[in-house]
Amino acid sequence: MAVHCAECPLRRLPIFDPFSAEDVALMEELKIRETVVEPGATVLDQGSPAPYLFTVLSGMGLRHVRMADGKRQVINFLMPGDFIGLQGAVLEDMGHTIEATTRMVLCTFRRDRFFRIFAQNPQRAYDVVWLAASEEHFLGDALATIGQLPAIERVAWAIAQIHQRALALGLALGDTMPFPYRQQDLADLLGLSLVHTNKTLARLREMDIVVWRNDALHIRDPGQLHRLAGAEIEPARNRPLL
Amino acid sequence: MAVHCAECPLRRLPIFDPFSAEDVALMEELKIRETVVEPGATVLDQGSPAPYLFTVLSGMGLRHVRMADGKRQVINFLMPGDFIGLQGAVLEDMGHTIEATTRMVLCTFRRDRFFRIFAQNPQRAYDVVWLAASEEHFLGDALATIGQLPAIERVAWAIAQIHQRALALGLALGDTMPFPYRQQDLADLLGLSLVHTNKTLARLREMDIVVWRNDALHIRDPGQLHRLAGAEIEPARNRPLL
DNA sequence: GCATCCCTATGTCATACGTTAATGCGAAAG
DNA sequence: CTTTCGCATTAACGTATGACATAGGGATGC
Repeated sequence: MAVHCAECPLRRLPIFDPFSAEDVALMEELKIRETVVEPGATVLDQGSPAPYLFTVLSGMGLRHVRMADGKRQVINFLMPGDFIGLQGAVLEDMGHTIEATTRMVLCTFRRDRFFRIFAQNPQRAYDVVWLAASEEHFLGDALATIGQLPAIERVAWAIAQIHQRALALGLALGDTMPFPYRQQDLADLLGLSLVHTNKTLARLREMDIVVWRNDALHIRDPGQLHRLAGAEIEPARNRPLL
Repeated sequence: MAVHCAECPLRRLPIFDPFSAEDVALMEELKIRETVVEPGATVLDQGSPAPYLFTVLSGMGLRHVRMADGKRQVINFLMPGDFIGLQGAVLEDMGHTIEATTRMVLCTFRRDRFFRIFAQNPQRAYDVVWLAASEEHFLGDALATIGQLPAIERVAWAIAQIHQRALALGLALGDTMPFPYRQQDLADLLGLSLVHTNKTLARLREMDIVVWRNDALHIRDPGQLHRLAGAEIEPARNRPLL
C-alpha cells in the first residue's frame, strides 16, 4: 500500500507516487493528481489554510516567509521527496510560502482524504510523524547555525546541508551538485545581507573551498568545508535521570 | 480514551494524565509514570536516542543545543502541556537537551507502547501530527525573528510569545507573568550576547514597556510591545480533522 | 546592433552587536 | 558576620555585518 519515493533514500519518504502506482484504489480514494510549478511561481502562499498536501516528485524550491517590512526569511530548501503543506493542513494557516527555483513537479492529494488513511494504516501515521520530526530537527539545526555562527560558517553549513541531501538523492555527482538558487536566497536563509553573503562566497572561492557557476556548485575541498560547517553539535554534559 | 491535560487549553494537548485517569488499563499498557526534574537538571540529553516520551504536567523549562565551542542555542521554551521527546523517539537521536528552569513534573511513557496506540486510535495520531506541526510553526517564526529582526524586536517577540502562552495556560495574571529565566537564556534563544540582551531589556524598561523583577515580568504597555514584536505572534490554532 | 533586466561583484563607510572588564547585589554558605 | 557565588548592570572598545553606491556580465528582446 505504501509507495515509497524512488528518488528519496534520504528521508525514507512514504509518499504516493502516481507514476508507480501499486494501489490504484487508494490513489483514487486520495484523488491524487499532478501539479507543475514553473520557476519563480509559488504554490501554498502563506496566510491561507491549505486543502492540499504535496510531495515533491522532481525539481527544487524553497519555503520562505515574507515579513511586514518586506524582509524575507527562507525556512528551508525543497528537494524531491519532501513533503509539504502539513502545517497548512493541520493548523489554520501555513506560515510560509512555497516557491519553485526550478521547474517542480508535485504530487497533490486532498487533505481530508489523506488523513483518513491514518485509520487504515497506522504505519503511515508514524511515517508522517517521522517526517515532521525530521523537519523539526533541521529547523533546530538552522536556528543554532543562524543564531550562533559567523557568516562563513553559516554559508558553509548551508552548502554542506544541500550537498548532503543532493548526494543522498543521487542529484550530486561526487562533489558537484545542482545549485539553482540566487545568492539572495542563501542570504535570506542565513540571516545575512546579500552583499555580505556574496563577499563570504568570494572568500570561500579564494580559499579554494567551493566554486559556484551557473546553477552548479563544486566543492573543491570537502574537508575544509565540513570543518567550517560541521563542528557545531557536541554531546552535552550528561546527567541521566533514568 | 484520550485524556486531555486540564492545564493545556492552548495546545489542546492529547496527553495522558496519570492523575485523572479515565482508562487505567491504557495507562498500565503505556507504563506511565511520573518524573520530577529539579531546577538546573536536565532530561533527554542531546546525542542519545530516547526510549521515553514526556508531557509537561507543571513547571517550566527549555530545550537547548550545546555547540562545539561552548556556544548554546535555546530552541524554545517549555510550559505545561508541552510534549517532548518526539525527535528522540522517532529519529536516532534527539538533537537537543531539556533543561528545567523551575521544578518540573513530567508524565513519562515508553516510546514503544506509545506508538502502538496509533493503531488503536487514529485521532491520537492526528493529534501528534498536530503537535509536531505546531512546533514547526513556532520554529519557523523563531527563525524569521532571529534572522531578520534587530535586538529590541527580538526581545519583544520572545516576551510576547511567552506571555501569550502563559495567558492561555492561566499562568499569567493579566499582564504579569512568571518568567523563570536568566537573561542568558533569553540571549541564547535570540542569538544575542548576554550584555546586549541586558541593554535591550534596559531600553524596554526605560521606554516603560516591560518591567522584570524576581522571576516575574510585567508588561506595562502591551500595545507597544506587540507593535515591536510584529504581527507574527499569532498562535497556531487547531484545524479540525473534518 | 543596442537596450533592458536581473543578478553577481567589489569598494567605502556606518553601525549594531560582541567582547572584555569592572561594579553591584542578593542569596546561600561557612 | 563575612565570604562566596551566581547573576544583573554599565561602560569602553573592537569588529563583524549592514547599507549604499557603482560596475560588470550574461541573458532576453527589439
